[in-house]
Amino acid sequence: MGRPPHPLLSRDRIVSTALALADSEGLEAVSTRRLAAELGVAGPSLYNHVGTKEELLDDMVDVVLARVDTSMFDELSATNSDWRAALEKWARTYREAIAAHPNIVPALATGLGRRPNGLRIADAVFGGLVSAGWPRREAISVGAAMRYFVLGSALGSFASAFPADAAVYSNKYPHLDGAHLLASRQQRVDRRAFDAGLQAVLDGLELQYQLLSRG
Amino acid sequence: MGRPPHPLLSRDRIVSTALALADSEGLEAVSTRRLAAELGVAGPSLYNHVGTKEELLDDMVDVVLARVDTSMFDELSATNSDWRAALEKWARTYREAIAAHPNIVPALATGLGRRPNGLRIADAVFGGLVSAGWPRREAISVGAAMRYFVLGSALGSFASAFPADAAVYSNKYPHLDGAHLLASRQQRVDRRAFDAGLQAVLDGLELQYQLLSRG
DNA sequence: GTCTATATAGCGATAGAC
DNA sequence: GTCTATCGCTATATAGAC
Repeated sequence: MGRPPHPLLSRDRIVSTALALADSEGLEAVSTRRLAAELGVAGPSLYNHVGTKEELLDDMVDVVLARVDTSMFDELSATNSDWRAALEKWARTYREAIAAHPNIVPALATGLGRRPNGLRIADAVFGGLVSAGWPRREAISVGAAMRYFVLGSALGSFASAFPADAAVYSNKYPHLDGAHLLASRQQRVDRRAFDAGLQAVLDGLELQYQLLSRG
Repeated sequence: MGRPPHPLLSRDRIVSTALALADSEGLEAVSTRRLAAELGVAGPSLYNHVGTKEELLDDMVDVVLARVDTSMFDELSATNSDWRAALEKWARTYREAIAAHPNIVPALATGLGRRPNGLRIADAVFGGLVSAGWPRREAISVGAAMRYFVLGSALGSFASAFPADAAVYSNKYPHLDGAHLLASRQQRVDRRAFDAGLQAVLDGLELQYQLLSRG
């Protein structure tokens, strides 16, 4: 066919189509050929816009992370130092951003810091905590610990922690029973665990902050 | 060649060789052909012992999780109710088990509950917490929250959160600088963040426990 | 510089012979 | 329970049309 009068593809269109495809049919449906078909184009054409498939996956993750709001950290200062409220709000938008695209969770496991929005988020959280009075050294740990928790909860929640068939467990695991593990209940359990865990982390951080202020 | 006098393969040998291969050359080196070569055997022979490659990956994860000690939960009771010490010890052995095989982290992202040791661990934690006095409903959340944190820290720590080239960040991220992000420092930062975050979570859980005891 | 066509090497997995 | 042969698939390199 040769060069079309106007480009058929762009990196943005490729990435957003890939994300839509992952959302509707799962991450394993995103092969170069399948994606190209979705875009009305032959497979290798994608490589004019994207270097490798890994790069494409990174971009997909970055699009998801772009929805993570960090504006609450910009407003922190010596006079408005409610870092706890900011962290809580941030954790929830982070979780929601992932929940909107549960199928990409496996791709989150790799290279969060490889794309701009991972760094944008780390920068904003760190800057906000420091503005609110956290020592720089501790602020790094706090940001990382929060990220650990949110990321881990996304993994545990959206990557189907337990199989639907509760019969598997009978007798083998004395403390667990089907009610705990049914997939239909799992979502409620995850929501509760996230809320309770988030409060625990924030409570614990508040305690550390108070100890630091006195030390 | 036909059937050999004694079986050349076993599921255990396949899985442990696969894990060793992942450890030394990365998870992507574990292809059926490469693994078979390592075992001195032709590719398809593996399928006499393992159903699919996904099953093999699950087994590899399970071998790693088998090293997670949960005996501290067995000793909890109404008279010995130091659940905090048990959770802390458990979190550390969990992290160490993963740290011993950092290359399998991406496989952790999927189906922790699909293999016996994931369930064994969940069962032990839940049982221990209940023995130590946690209400059953809250014990589930506590166990899940801890798992979130440990899993998330494994992801953040061992799946290379930031690239080694600090020059990338200059000017773009006002609060971050190279010192924060250099790969060589990252390990220390992760260790600190894990320790600090773990104490925060445990402090927060202690507070929740005290509130429950009075309510 | 953006597409198509063609080709390569490797993948997971199956069938059937011994 | 292993082999060989093979299938359909993958990511990707390269060449050439426009």
